[in-house]
Amino acid sequence: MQAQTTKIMSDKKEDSRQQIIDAAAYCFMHKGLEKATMDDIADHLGATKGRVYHHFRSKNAIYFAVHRQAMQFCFDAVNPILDLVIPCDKKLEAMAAAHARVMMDTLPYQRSIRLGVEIYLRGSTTESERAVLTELITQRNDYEDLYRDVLRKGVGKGTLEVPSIEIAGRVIMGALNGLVDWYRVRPEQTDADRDAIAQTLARTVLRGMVA
Amino acid sequence: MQAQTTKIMSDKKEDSRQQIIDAAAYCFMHKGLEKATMDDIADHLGATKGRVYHHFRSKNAIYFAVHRQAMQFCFDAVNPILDLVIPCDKKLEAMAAAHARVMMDTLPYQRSIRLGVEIYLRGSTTESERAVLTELITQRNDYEDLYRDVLRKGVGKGTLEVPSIEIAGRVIMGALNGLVDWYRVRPEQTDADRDAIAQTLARTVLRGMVA
DNA sequence: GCAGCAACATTCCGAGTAGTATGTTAATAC
DNA sequence: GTATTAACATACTACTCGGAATGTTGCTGC
Repeated sequence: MQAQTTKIMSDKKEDSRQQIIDAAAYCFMHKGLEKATMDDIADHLGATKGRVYHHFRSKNAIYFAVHRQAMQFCFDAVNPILDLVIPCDKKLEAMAAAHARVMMDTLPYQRSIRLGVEIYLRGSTTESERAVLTELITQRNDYEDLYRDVLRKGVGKGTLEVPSIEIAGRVIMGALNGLVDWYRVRPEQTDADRDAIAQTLARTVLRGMVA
Repeated sequence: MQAQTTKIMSDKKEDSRQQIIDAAAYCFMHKGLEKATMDDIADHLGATKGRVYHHFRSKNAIYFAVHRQAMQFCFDAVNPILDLVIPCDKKLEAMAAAHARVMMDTLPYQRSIRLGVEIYLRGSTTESERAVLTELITQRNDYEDLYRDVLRKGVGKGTLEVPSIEIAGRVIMGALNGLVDWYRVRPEQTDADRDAIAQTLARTVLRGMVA
């Protein structure tokens, strides 16, 4: 029973941690990274700072957790598509649509991380914090490389055609990530509606890149 | 001589004001809206807070000035193109390239305003501040409408073709504005280099929208 | 040559906030 | 049943930073 009990406890702990991350992402999105206070996050949980600081060393640590999770959401969304055996142009469009969907579905997370990294890097963060940040940036680069790789392969195969892989990659990510700036969750919107937006968005961006 | 003297003084005053706005944009870009303090801005000018508060009522007022100027840069860049009598697809591409150029040339300003507006709106700003903010948002919408209008006209004329004007507009602005996230000023870069980037960017985005 | 103002610099204060130190309680281990 | 610890709550502190109040200086109009 030892292992079982430990596992349950660990689950409960992870669950509490996750709730905090969720609340933090919500507060970051609505009040901004700086203006959202630790008390705001705690209040949103119906708790106090004590709970938050029991699970996280600092406010920065929470931001890192939000950032890491945001990246994980992205990877989880596109990874299954990477394995599909389809032409590069179709694959890229599917990836783009999936990314757009993730932007909508995990909006608080994705909004929180925009423009946060570079600013945090400049700040007087500790050495260990810098390590986490560079790791997160590396993850972001790896993620964007997934798109550039398919792009490159498509150009090689002749199914795609762009003046510059580098710039085309920036265009894709810019157009898709821009979603967090204008998309607003509307209750009357169905799942299919969101899919339609994601599809149209992906198609519009990539139409100019098919050979 | 009265008028002459007054004009010179007014110029000097405006110049000092402009220096402050410039320093603020620089600090906002490098440290973030919140982390950049009034002392930071003053230090960057080799001055003290006294000078800053002599010209601006509050930190928010400075942000508004930066924002307003950023928008003005954009309008000034595309306005001359609007009058040209060329096909809509060509016009849209020229506008997009000009916008990209402005993003590069006024990077501190453009970076400062990203994600700033919505957050400031939520905050407990005064009634008069809210008025300025809504005005700035209106300006931003008007600016983006310039693109949507040409887009719509081009679709009507048959030179352009998109599934959705709304989403196509978002794609364009997202891809172009994304520049501030990845573009870094490099000294060895010539004016022509920057133009090439802007041109390639504009062409890549819009290639999928020409009929 | 002096009153007055513009353009700052200097000094100070209070509000807000990250982080800490110290309870408190309930579950678990033994 | 009792020692221990996890999981919080409560109370407090140290410090930052926006903004105001006040001081200083140089120019300018008369």
